[in-house]
Amino acid sequence: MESENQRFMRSTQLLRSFWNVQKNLMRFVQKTAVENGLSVPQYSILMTIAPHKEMIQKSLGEKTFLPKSTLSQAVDGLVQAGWLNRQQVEGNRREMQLSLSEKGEIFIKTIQLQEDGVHQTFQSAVESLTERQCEELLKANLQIATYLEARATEQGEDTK
Amino acid sequence: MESENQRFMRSTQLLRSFWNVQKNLMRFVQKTAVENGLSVPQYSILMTIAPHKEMIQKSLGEKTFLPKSTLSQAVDGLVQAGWLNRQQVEGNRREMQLSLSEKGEIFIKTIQLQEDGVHQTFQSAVESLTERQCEELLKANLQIATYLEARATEQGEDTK
DNA sequence: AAAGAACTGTTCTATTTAGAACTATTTAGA
DNA sequence: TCTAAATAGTTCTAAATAGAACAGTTCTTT
Repeated sequence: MESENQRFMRSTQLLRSFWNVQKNLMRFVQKTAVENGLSVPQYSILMTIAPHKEMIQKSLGEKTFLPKSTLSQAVDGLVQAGWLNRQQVEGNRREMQLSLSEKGEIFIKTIQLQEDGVHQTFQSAVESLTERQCEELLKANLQIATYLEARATEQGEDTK
Repeated sequence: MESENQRFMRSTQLLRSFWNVQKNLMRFVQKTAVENGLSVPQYSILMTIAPHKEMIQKSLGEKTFLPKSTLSQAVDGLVQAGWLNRQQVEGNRREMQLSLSEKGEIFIKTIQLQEDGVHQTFQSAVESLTERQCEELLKANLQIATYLEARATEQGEDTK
C-alpha cells in the first residue's frame, strides 16, 4: 500500500514532465507560426482542420478550446489570407462552414515539411523512441487527455 | 524496413496526442491561475521556483522560456502581491535574486490542494495509469523534452 | 404562431503578452 | 585602465487575446 504522499509526488513529477514537453513544444509552435505569418490560434486551427478538410466553426471551437471571440478573429484572418473558405451552412444560417482552400492545403503541407519547424523537429525527437514506446505513449496520452476532457465538461457545464 | 511516409504518420499522430494533452492541461492551468488571481506566466513562475524556493531571475527565464519583458512584468506582479521577494544579487548588481516569501510558500501549497485545480485533477487522471506506465511516460517525456531543448539551443544561438 | 429560451458567431473593450529600444552593470581586450 | 562588447533587467509600444455585450437565427413551449 502506498501513501497519499507518494502518489502526490509521483503525479507532481509527471505533471512537471508534461509541462516540460509542453514548453519546448510551444517554443517551436510559436516559431513555426510566426515564420508563416500566423498566430498560435491560427496555427492551431489549421492543424485541427487539416485532416478533415472542412469543419463547422462550432466544432472547431470544441476541438481547439479557443474562446469564441479568439476563434472568430483568427478564422477571419485565415479567410482574408485565402487559406480558408467560409460560408453559411446550408439550411442553418447560424453556423459557419469552414473549408481549406487549395492554397490552404498546399500551405499546410509546406509548413509540415519545413526543416526546423515543429513537425520535422518533433519527428526527429520521436525517432529515438522504440515502436513499443510510441504505442505506450499514444495510449497513455489518450488516457490522460480523455480523462481531463471528461472532468472539464463535467465541471464546466455552464456557458462560455 | 519502414517507409518515410509511415514514420511521418506515426510522428504526426504522436504530435497530435501531445497537443491534445497540452490543450486540456492548459484549460486547467488557465482556470487555476485565474481563480488565484494569477496570469499563466505568473503561475508558471511560481511552479518553477517552488522546488528551489529561490532563483536568479535569469535562470527563471531559462527554465520557463518566457520572453524577458513578460518575465519582468510577471515577477513584478508577484512581488507586489507579496508572494515573492526580490533583491539584487550580492556582488552582482545586474542580477536579481528572487525568493518565495512565507506567504508565497503557503499560497503554492494551497493551490496544489485545490479540488478541481490542475494538480488534483491531474493526479486523478494519472491514477488510472499503472506504475510501469508512469515510469515509461516519465522516461519518454524526458527523452523528448531533452531532444527538443537541445535542438532549440543549437538553432537559436542568437539573441532573444 | 407568438413569446421566450437557447444557440452561433461577431464586435467592442480591456487586459495580457512580447518585441524593440533603453538603462545600468559587468566583462573582455587592447 | 580605458573602450567596446556583452549581459540582466526594465520600460515602452504595438499586437494578440479573451470576456462581455450584442445581433441574428433556430428551437421550444404553449
